[in-house]
Amino acid sequence: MEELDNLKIENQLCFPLYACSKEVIKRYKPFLDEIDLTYTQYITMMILWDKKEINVKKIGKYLFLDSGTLTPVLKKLESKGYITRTRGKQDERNLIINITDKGIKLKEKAKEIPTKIVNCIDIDKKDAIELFRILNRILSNFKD
Amino acid sequence: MEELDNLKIENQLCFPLYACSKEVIKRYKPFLDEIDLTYTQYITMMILWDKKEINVKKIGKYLFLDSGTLTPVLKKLESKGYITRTRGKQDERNLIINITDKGIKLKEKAKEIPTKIVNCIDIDKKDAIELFRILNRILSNFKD
DNA sequence: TATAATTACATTGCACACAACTAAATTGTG
DNA sequence: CACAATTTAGTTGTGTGCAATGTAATTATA
Repeated sequence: MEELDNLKIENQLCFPLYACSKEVIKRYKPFLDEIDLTYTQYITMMILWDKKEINVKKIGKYLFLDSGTLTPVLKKLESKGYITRTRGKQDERNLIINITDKGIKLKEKAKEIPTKIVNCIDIDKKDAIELFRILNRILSNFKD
Repeated sequence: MEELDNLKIENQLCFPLYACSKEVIKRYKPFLDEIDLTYTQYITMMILWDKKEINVKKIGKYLFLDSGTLTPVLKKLESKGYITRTRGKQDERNLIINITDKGIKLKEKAKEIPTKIVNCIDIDKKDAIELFRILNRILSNFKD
């Protein structure tokens, strides 16, 4: 009776998660290059396209990122003219991020990206839905 | 009729993959700290525990990493005494990685980690199997 | 109301991750 | 055989990602 080695790479669940994530994000690069965004900048813009105005803390909640990562990303997006960074008037600890007109216009250029990515990943509809469900379930359990 | 915005973070499939991967790896840290390994060093050691002798290229194939990432990781593991790095005799382009006795002994200290991680992630057995299957299927399609 | 605790963001240091490039060894081809 | 193409690692530069720490503003509490 062969004992299962739980320290073999093939027997890990977390490793394919890690590898798959990296490989998928790599597939974004050529498309994101066209609009001169990195993946992190892209998902940050996604929040701004949706919310228009939000502080750093809340962006971090959505993206699972802290200020150590977000501060340089947001400064970069500001330097590109897609957002503004201003301190909150009621509470000066808050840094309020607002999307600019240029930032809003960028969404139009990005709109084909999700479709293009789906075409890069060979996965049936059923598996995609399952994957989406399972990952979001795991994430929601992490949220505390 | 509400149109689905495919540039909203909640509608992305790749984002939960990215976030989940990061969050899971974060859960490794306290356990890996005990044996003074990073996650990248840990999965590299996993290959060595299995193969004993292998070159950099092949490690990269298993881990989806290139020499730019692996060279410093392997130098670090060498400095910790877990592996040796020697040029191949038949083909001097190859850098042959061998595990040391100290490296083999480390496996004993690491053996509880997979179980500890599983306990951190709230997921049913059925979903875990499904996730494992789907991720590995996606990865195998990337392998070319 | 002083002051202690908390909160939001920024900074620093370390470790990836990868693209682009270089160098050296090996292999393929005319 | 000569030389071009390929292969394997290493190097460099940029951008995260995060823990730990710092700072200023706000809130809680004795």
